[in-house]
Amino acid sequence: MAARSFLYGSVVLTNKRVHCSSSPTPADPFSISRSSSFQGSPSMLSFEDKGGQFWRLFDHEDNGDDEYFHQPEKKRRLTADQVKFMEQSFESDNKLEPERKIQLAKELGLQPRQVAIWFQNRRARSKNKQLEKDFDDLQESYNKLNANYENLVKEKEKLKSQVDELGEKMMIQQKGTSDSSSTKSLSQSQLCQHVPEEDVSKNMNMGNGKNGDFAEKIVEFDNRVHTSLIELVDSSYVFEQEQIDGSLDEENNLSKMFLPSVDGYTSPKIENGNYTDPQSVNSYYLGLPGDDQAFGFWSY
DNA sequence: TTGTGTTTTATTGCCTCC
DNA sequence: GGAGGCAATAAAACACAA
Repeated sequence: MAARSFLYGSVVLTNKRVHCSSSPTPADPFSISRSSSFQGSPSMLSFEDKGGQFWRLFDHEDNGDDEYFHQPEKKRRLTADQVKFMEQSFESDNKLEPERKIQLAKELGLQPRQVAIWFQNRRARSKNKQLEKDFDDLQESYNKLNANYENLVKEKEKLKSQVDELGEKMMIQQKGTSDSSSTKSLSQSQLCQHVPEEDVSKNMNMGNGKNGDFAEKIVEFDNRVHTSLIELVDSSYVFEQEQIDGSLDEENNLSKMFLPSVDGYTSPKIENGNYTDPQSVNSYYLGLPGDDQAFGFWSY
């Protein structure tokens, strides 16, 4: 079985295979050469190199000097210059080709394996930082979206109260007219199903001038609600799509198709800033079907 | 000075690729 | 099956407050 041994101080670590990043050859005095049968404790030899900062690993057999055998050697950090040099190299390419690794090792007075390890750790750090950045970006996007959603809910409540107010006014007005005429009462479904304007007028007119006036008011009111909703959605939601970067395109497209559900209501469908289903807009805003609380006053 | 948290260097085991 | 990459981890080096 091939063995891979690395050590610091007198610690011997023998692995199941050689994991040197460069092929150990006699031509490379810095490479690790180890026979598969080697089980002893090799030593690590420190030597002076540009200020005595660097050290090499040698086999005990190769070294043959017991003075270094079992001599504890502490782990040392790379110098600022070495780190700077490797940082520059990492910037140009974060992967390390064997030739480049050997070249770097020679220039820095390090083992090729040390260079390889540094690049490996550097890639891990880089990946972690990228993950942190991605997380922050996602969180920021979420916060923006959430704030926008909260604003929409508030706007919706505001509009809803306006509708209530207008509805009460209309009810009072209708009561005043129904006392003196035989006005047909309107069901909630008639008012809220967003019946096409001509149909509403047709249904309500019935040859009676007062009913016709009321029908016009209903249509006018309906249009106002519709317009308000469109303005609201256009200004506070579609606008935001332009501010979000392209990384969330898929999510944004989904959001364009379906607005966030407000209080459980189904959102209207939007495409290219237009509603693909006007009925859904009305139903969404009017809270139908089954939103008795919001428009209970319509039944009378 | 010392305890503690963080960063850096290195090892280990597993995986993929050729 | 060897070479090399990566995740997880160990451990030394370092920073810093008390």
